[in-house]
Amino acid sequence: MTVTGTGRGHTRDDVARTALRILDDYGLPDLTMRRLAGALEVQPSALYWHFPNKQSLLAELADRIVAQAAPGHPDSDWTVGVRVEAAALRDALLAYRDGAEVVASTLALGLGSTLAQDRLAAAIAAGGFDGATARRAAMALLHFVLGHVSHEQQRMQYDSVGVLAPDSGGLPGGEGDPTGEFAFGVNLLVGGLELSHVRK
Amino acid sequence: MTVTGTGRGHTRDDVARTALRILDDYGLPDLTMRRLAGALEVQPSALYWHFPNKQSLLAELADRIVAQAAPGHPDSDWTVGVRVEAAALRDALLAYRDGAEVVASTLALGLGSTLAQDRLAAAIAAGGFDGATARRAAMALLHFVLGHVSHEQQRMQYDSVGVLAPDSGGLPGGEGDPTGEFAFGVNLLVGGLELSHVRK
DNA sequence: TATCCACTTGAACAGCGTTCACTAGAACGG
DNA sequence: CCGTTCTAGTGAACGCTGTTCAAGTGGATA
Repeated sequence: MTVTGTGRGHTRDDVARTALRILDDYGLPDLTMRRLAGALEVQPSALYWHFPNKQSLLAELADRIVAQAAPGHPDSDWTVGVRVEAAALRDALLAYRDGAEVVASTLALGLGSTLAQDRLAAAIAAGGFDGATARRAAMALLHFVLGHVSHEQQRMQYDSVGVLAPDSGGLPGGEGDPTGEFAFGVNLLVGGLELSHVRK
Repeated sequence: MTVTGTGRGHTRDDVARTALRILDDYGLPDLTMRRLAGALEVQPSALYWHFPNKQSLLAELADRIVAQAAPGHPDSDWTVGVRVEAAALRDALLAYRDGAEVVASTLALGLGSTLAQDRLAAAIAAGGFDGATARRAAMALLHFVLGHVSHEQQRMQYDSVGVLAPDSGGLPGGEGDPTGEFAFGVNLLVGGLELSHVRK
């Protein structure tokens, strides 16, 4: 009922794509199995043929989000390579509403691919660091990126509705240049790496 | 249990303390309003006299957890001050099961006090940085700390049950020294700060 | 024609946060 | 001593969540 027209049955890919659309349109809290099922014109239970549970679905979404990251890599210096990779990751997270939170929660649960970590680690390793150091630094950088962008996205949707004070520079904090603050944090970590290079 | 006898009626403090105990004993997913009410031998609706909703309760818990952080501060150098402050924060988060996640989610929602950020910023400002820089660096550090400890705690409870491979050093990654990895990340950020000091 | 498989139905289960009208008991002021 | 006020709680409900399960459909395959 209700329709029906074309080729019966959805694929796992359909489900993921629709979920991503709902995520972007309504945000993570509104991405429920029932809502997703409704968008696909299907009973909620049908989703469990494609994914064993909601966490797996979210892990798939996280993977798709980070896979979108596309840095242009005319890398002269390894430090710019790291900065570019970090910026590309940030852009990928920003491309979907609540993207950072989806990826962060998936990472926290140990699900999903390690693509983000691997890319960052590779960019760092290009500076001549040993594997363990590169991995640790990549992890630190990833934690910063996810925390920063989560915060950033939270403020975005808060501003879009809360609209308490549109004044810029009102707070005694200098909040208000996300890109600049992000670059600052990345530079801190890259600087620390450079320093550890010299010292050893 | 635990008693009934005395003066009828719980205080907001009672509720928070009991919630903290449940958090530590059973973890964040099992900290439900119904369970908390049960532990207090009270109907769930009674909790809404003390807190307007669950998020406020969690914010209160987050505040109590970070307030516990007690760094010894024989600060010779500002860099050790920052390291000590960060380590104290980590210890405070580790003191309760899922402590980092509680604090992180509260921070992400913009609730709770800014004590953690303020303490880190103060420790950094002792190095002679301007307020805006100190605040940005503190935020970056805080994001790292929360991400790292969340991950750390996730692994703790995974190891306590999952027990797949107790081999140490099996992975080609050098995972397995949380304190060392934490210090590494903090040092990276402190190093970056030192560098920015010199450059300017 | 019969079988298999991809995919879905419909109904239910158990649990969640939250709301609401009502109430018991202590404290306080006149 | 009485009446009001404040604190803390009751008990039932609402609407929502993720998830399970036996059963069913229709197209491709053998």
